[in-house]
Amino acid sequence: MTPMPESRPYHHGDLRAALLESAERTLREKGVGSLSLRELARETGVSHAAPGRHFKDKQALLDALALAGYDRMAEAMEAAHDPALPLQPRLTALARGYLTFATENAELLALMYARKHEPEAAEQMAAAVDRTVGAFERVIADAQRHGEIIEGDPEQLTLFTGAALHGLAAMTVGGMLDETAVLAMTDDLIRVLLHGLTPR
Amino acid sequence: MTPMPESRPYHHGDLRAALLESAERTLREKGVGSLSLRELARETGVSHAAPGRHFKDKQALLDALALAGYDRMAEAMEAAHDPALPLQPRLTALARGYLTFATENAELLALMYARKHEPEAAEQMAAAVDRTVGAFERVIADAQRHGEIIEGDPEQLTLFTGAALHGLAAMTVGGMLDETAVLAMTDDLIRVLLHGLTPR
DNA sequence: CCAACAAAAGTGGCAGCGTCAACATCGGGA
DNA sequence: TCCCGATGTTGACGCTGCCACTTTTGTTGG
Repeated sequence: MTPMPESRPYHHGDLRAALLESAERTLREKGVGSLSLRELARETGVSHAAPGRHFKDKQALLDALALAGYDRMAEAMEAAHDPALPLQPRLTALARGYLTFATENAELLALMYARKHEPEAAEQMAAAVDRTVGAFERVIADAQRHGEIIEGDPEQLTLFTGAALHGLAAMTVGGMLDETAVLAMTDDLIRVLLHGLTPR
Repeated sequence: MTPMPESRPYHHGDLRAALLESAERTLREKGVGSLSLRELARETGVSHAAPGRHFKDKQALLDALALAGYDRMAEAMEAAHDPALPLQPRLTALARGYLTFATENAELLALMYARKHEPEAAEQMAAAVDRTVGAFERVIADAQRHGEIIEGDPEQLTLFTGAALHGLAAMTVGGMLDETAVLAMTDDLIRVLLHGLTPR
C-alpha cells in the first residue's frame, strides 16, 4: 500500500499528450462536469500545478480537446464520403458518418460546439468546421450543377441539411432517441430532405 | 458604505421564487458557468446556506429553472400556433415561435436539454416536452389527414421537422448564425422541408 | 393565551477546485 | 562547462457546494 517510490523521472516526457489522452477518457466516461485538472494530474502522476505548464487555463485544455475532436470528425466524414455514389446514397452515407461520430462522441461534440473558446482557438475551429461542412457543401453544389438539386444559395441549402442532422444528433445525445434508432431513420431523413414532406 | 443594518426580516417571504428569478437573470447575463449558489444568496441578501432549504442541490435549482423554461416555451409555442392558417404559413409561424424563443433563451434552452436532471424532474420534463412537440405533431397529423403531407409515422415526420429547427437553433446559439439571419431564412427552411431539395 | 413544534434562516466548517507565485530540477546550446 | 529556459513541485489563496448545528419565527393545539 505504500506509494512505492517509483522513481518516476522529474520530467514526464510528453505530459501534454498524456493529459489530453486522460482528459478525453474522463470526458467520455464521466462527462465534462467531472473533469478536474487536479484529478487529471493525479491520474497522470504529476503535481496539481503541472498541467498549468501546458494549458494556461482549464478552458485552454478544453479548447485543445475540441480541436482534436474536429480533426477526428473531419477524418470520419472524409472516410464516409464516396463521390462515386449517386446523390441520395452519397448524402445518406455522409449523414451516417456524422451521426455515428456524434453519438459516439457526444460529450466531445458538446465541447466542440461550446462557443466559450478563447479567441485564438476560435479561429482554428472555424477552419475545422469548414472541413466538415465542406464535405456536405461539395455534394450539394455538385448535384446542383447536374440539376439534381433546386437552385438557391448552396451554402444555405447545406446549412439546412446540416441543421437537420445536427438536430437529430442533439436529440440523441439528449436522450430523446437512442443510438440505433437514429441510425435506422437516417435513410428516411435524407429521403424527406430530398423529396419533401408533401406528396409529389 | 456601511452595510446599513437594514433590519431585513429574518424570514425572506418567498426566497424560493426570489432565487429562481435572480438565477434566471444571472443565467441570461453571464451563463450557467458563473452561476453559484453562494453568489445567488449574496445577491438575494441571505446567508450562503439558505438556498439549501429550498433546493437540495445545485442541480435541483437548475432543474427548477429548466422546468419553468419548458412552461414558458410551451406558452410561446401556443401563442404562435394559429390553426386557421394553411399548412405552410402555419408551420412557418410555429417555426418562428420556436426559433425566437430559442435564440432569446439560449442558455436556458441548453439547461432544458441537458439530460442531467434528477429522476423526478425528468418525468415532468418529458410531459413538458410533449406539450411543445405536440403543437408540431398536431399540425403534421392534421395535414396528413387532408392528404397534404406524405404518409408515414407522424411522430417521425415531426421529429425530422423538430430536428431541423433545433439544429438551426443550436447553430445560432453556437455563434455560426446570427439571430436575424436565422429568422430571415425560416421561410426558406419550411419551404425546403415541405417541397424537398430536388426539383419537382 | 401560550407552549411547543416545525419551517426557515444563520453560522461555521470541510474538502475540492482553479490559479498563482516561488522554488527545484533537468537537459541542451553558447 | 555553465547557465538558462522549459518543465515540475510546493504552498497558498479564495472560491465553490455541501453538511451539521444553532437560532429565529410564525403557527397551532391544548
